[in-house]
Amino acid sequence: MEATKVLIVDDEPNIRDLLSTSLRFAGFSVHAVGNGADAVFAAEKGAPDIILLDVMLPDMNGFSITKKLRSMGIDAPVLFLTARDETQDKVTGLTVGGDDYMTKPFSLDEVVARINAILRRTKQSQIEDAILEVGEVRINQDAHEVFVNDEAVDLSPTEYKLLRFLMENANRVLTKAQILDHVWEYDFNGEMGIVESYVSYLRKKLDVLTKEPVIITKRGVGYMFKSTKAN
Amino acid sequence: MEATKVLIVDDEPNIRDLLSTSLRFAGFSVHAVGNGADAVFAAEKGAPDIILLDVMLPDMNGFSITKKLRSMGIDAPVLFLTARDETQDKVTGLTVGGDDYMTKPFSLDEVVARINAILRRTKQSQIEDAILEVGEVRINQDAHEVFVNDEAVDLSPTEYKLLRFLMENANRVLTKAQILDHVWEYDFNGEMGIVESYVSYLRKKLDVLTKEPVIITKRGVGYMFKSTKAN
DNA sequence: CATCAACCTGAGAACTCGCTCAGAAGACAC
DNA sequence: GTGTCTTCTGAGCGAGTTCTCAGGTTGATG
Repeated sequence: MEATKVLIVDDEPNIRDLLSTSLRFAGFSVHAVGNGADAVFAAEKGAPDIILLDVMLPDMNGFSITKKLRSMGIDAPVLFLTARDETQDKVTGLTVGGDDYMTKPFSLDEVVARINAILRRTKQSQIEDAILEVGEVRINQDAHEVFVNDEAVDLSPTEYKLLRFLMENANRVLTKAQILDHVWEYDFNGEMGIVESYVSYLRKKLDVLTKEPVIITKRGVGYMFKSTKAN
Repeated sequence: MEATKVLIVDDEPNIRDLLSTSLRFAGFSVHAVGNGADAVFAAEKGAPDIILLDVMLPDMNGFSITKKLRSMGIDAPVLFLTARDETQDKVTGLTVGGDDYMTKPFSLDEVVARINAILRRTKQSQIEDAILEVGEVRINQDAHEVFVNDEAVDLSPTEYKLLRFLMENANRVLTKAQILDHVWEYDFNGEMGIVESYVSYLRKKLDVLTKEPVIITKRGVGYMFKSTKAN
């Protein structure tokens, strides 16, 4: 099977590298460029399956670029990236069809999730499934819904992201540093105690419904989401 | 099969030598440098499979170096090394994809284990297996779980590291000095009596479940993990 | 068989790590 | 604006862990 091709367009090298590494690790084939002109060229040549596009670029804005791409017959969906303070109307009207947008700073795991969500809606060939189920816990990634033994659980956004990351890596110990870097925004500058806090929140909500604890502490190592049954 | 190539970047010659020797013995092809500039050069030339990178170097910090490497298209995973007292935010945001980090002082066996864990997740070709099984005892290195005849055994971090080291060298006598050097942190300053203590702990937990003792004392020499059956 | 060194093990002191709570600050909706 | 939900921090507590030590046991040696 061919790897899904992602085109990254952002003028900040930091963000480009962060995204490239993270997406490559997630199994995508990545190409990154730094301005609008290169983006148009790369999109024509590379035939990407999805484009990550910074709304404000030095040479062109998001609207011009998408207009140009569409006129060239390139209809790959676009995930727009925008700074938090950029006004909403910069984005409004851009996301047609399967497009979506997210504000910087984002968490790396969230980008992967959003890309998969878009591809799920766009492509007929469903490589990634919206349902992630491990043991007694089930997540619907499209609806952001969580069920434990068919009983709905209400989670905050961060709680949800943490649970998803743990479940994606079920039965594998994750260090707090890894969790912090994947689940929290990339410019988060705090202590790892926050991971402990959120694990505590999750357990309080999940463990009352499960037969046995799902998040295991590996003292001195990290945390692990455990499924009793092979999955 | 080609040996996995490791690039070590640390300004302390002591640490460089320690790591070089240990990793070479573990079967890796090693190249070590002492500053950021050399690291970038070596990474480009040598095409390493994994990079061990001290976060604080005289000429560049970890963030600059990874940024530089990623922008050059080098996406080998990085295992960051950092002093325990360095503030957490030096590390935050560094471990993307399959990266991880560990604090100095570390134990040499732990470094090898972490490298293998990263390569296991990163490379699709699974050269190293997460399961280590000798005789009646089985270790899952991803989950840090230990089983004796399919019965779970709960071990402390040090107990776990000691058992893993013994099993990696099954049917080979290890001196207490060797064990101390590999399992304990490299700046450990205590007596060898501690090895005896931990062997005692292990035996207490393991031997009640095995048909015959698994850790044999070779009086005047050291210890040996014994597997009755060839493995 | 007596002696000595090597080894085993239990007890305990000091410490580290993770859990939880309470509260401040911020985001968001109405 | 006002109230609610959420995020994040810091402190205190308790359990688990590390390490040392001392007394008991084992085994080698002459």
